[in-house]
Amino acid sequence: MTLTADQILEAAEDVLRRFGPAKTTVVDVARALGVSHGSVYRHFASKKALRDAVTERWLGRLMAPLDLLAEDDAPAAQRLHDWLGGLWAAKRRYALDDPELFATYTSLVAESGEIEAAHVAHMTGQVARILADGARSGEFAVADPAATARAVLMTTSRFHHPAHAHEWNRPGVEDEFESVWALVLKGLTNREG
Amino acid sequence: MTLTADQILEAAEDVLRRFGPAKTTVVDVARALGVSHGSVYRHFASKKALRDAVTERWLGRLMAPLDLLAEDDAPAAQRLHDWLGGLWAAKRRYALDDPELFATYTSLVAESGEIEAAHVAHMTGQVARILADGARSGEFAVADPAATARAVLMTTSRFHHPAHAHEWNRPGVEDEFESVWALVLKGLTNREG
DNA sequence: GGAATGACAGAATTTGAAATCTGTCATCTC
DNA sequence: GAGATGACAGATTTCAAATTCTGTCATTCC
Repeated sequence: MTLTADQILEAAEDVLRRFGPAKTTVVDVARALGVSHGSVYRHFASKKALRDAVTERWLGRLMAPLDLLAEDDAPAAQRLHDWLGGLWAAKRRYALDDPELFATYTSLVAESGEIEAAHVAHMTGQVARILADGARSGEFAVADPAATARAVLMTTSRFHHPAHAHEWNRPGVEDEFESVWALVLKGLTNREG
Repeated sequence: MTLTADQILEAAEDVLRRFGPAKTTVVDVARALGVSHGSVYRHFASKKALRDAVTERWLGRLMAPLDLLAEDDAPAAQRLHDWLGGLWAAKRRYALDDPELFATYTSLVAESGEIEAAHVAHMTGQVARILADGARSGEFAVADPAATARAVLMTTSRFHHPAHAHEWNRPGVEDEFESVWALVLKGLTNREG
């Protein structure tokens, strides 16, 4: 039976989950598969590439429910609220349930690679889509959905950027999210300026 | 000549600036003063207390120009824009010019102590003051200045929270700030909701 | 007597040698 | 011949011993 990239990703995720990003080695991953570590390098150019691929897959699972949410036909304001809240809830849940994989993601973001850039682009696209729908329906006064989407994600970065993860379990954060949401929503619906 | 807390703060700041928070020891600080390290402990209960005091003083210097800005009589929108932009500019400048002291501040924030809580309270108070002025003059539609001030600071945390410092020198950040500002301003001036 | 000292215990950090890891590649295997 | 292996060089990490540091306090010094 021949080794596949998927099998390596699976094993690497398991090892990362157990040992965390600081302690896992590609030798560990190879050992978990009963394979020489040289074989891993046939499928991934470097340890960093392997870590990035694991995180990319993990982000894909995290975003899947949001991808659906962005496309349903609820009012745009509600959809955006649920999407932003869902994004936060998902990251917060992963941070709690899978701390080592979340730490892997955090380390990747700290090095600001292309995986994170793609993730931001993905999020921006979804928000832009909701904003464009809202503009079309007259709910939002948004001239440039893509630019505004970037602004919306920056204003809410406290609720999705991993650097803020340690603030996600303080008492009152739910209210903080809602107060930020209220301000953002007012900004999106203001037709004066 | 008898040793004062201020002299110790001065020396500690110099040492921190040179060696950074990870490498400076209170023995180093005492040596810089030509004094035994026991003497430092007469004025500061612990190394952490000394680090916090240095950072508190440093934050005071950083905030001084903003304290003045918050109180002048320009239109509230312009004052808030300049205040938020000034806060960011000050932190960004310190991060560049005084990287080790900035790292000291960052480490303090990561441990979420009372100094940072006081700093946040200070910032919130100033923003709330501007918001209250703006509400009084009719520029802003803000019911609860204190609560809204907290929201405004959270929406702009990308531009003052030290965890984002490494993103402050990317090309295009100025535009990012202005787009966030535009969204926030629209939120503050919306009289519909 | 208030301020500074230096010796001290336990904790944390440094150091340098040994072990392990990353990434490559010539070789082997099916 | 594509895929896997294991040996290898140089880089990185680990480990235990030795040093240094933190925080305390009895003593010394104006």
